[in-house]
Amino acid sequence: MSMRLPAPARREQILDVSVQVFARNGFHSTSMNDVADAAGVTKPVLYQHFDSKQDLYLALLEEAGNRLRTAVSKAVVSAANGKEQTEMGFRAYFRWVAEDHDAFLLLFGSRANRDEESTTTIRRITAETAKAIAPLIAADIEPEHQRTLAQGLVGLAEGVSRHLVERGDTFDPDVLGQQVADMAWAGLRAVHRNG
Amino acid sequence: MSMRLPAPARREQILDVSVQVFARNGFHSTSMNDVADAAGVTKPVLYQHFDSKQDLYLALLEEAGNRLRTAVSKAVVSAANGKEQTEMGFRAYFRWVAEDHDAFLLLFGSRANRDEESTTTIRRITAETAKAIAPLIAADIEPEHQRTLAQGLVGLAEGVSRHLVERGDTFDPDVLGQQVADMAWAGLRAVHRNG
DNA sequence: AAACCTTGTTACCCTTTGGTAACTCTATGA
DNA sequence: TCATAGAGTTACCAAAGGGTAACAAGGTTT
Repeated sequence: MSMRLPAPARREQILDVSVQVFARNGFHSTSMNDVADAAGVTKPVLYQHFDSKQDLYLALLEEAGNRLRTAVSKAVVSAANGKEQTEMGFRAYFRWVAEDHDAFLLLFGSRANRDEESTTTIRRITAETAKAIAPLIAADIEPEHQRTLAQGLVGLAEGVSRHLVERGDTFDPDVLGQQVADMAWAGLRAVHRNG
Repeated sequence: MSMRLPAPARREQILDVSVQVFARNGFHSTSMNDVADAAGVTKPVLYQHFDSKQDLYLALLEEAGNRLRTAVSKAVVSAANGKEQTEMGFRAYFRWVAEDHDAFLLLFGSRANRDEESTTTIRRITAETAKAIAPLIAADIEPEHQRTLAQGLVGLAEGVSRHLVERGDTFDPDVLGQQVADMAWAGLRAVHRNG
């Protein structure tokens, strides 16, 4: 029934399958047997490729995080001025959410696991994303305030995405990105004037 | 060692203690024995007051949600115009976060549990909060877009709070509320003009 | 074709933990 | 003082699930 696969291919397949399973059911409600079943294989095979359930999960987070980070970074770098950076950044974020659906749920969905290690990993990813959008924020306000705003922008994108994805709404990432960017950009300029 | 308490007082004490324990360690990493220990009592006592671990947890969510909802609702209703509503709303939100710390973590912290039922409960609370701030958003834009914005505002407040709380930062809710409200209000007006 | 390495399975162990049955303790009121 | 009701404890069960040892099956090289 189950095809025999060379080790690297099997490893990839396990990663592909388990991101779906974990995203759908959450960490604690997904047993290693569930993952094995979904991969069409038995439990010990998983342990030939990953040391533990935790290890597998962290590998998934890491991969997902890389994809998000590079998407946003590239978008922001490729733009000329602040306004355009904001637009491109948000669009890239929502595009990633739309196409890398399961990965988003894994990182930020409400069923995401958050033990000590996962939290650390996810926080690192978020921080790196925030760093990528930091240049959007005018440099002439208090640094502390600036950090809060960067976190707010990330939270904004994350919050909007989570609500949409979990309601099963479909959305056009470019349109949504434009709308949110308009709002965020106006907000940033207002802060700049007042702050 | 452990004082004997009448049933209603014991129930209250269990609620008070368990919100802390669950907020700190998360649902799955907290056993009923942990809760019992924290309350200075043994496990079966918990089951005299709550049918199951889930039941206890949902009771906590419900109480926390009520406090959040009423805080924001009251604030928004008491304000005159849109700008003031925005300010009061965000300030109320951040005040609640600051003073009802554990409850915030329970509902929105990264260690929050999210099985089927908890998710439903939390989503209901968020939806009701969003409903309270809906009047902030101009009525002359597309309803779908309007809903997205409301969700975005809630996500914004939630995202900022989560980052601050989990980093252990202290913050003045009134100052923070004012800053975020400035940004949000400018954003809302921009959307109004463009959308 | 036979030794050999790799992939995969069966069957199991063992810890954790939600939940409960049966018992004990303490205060109160007659 | 003694019976009673409610608060609390001890000791246990049963299921779930992470993880592993030992074995079976496929392909590959000489």
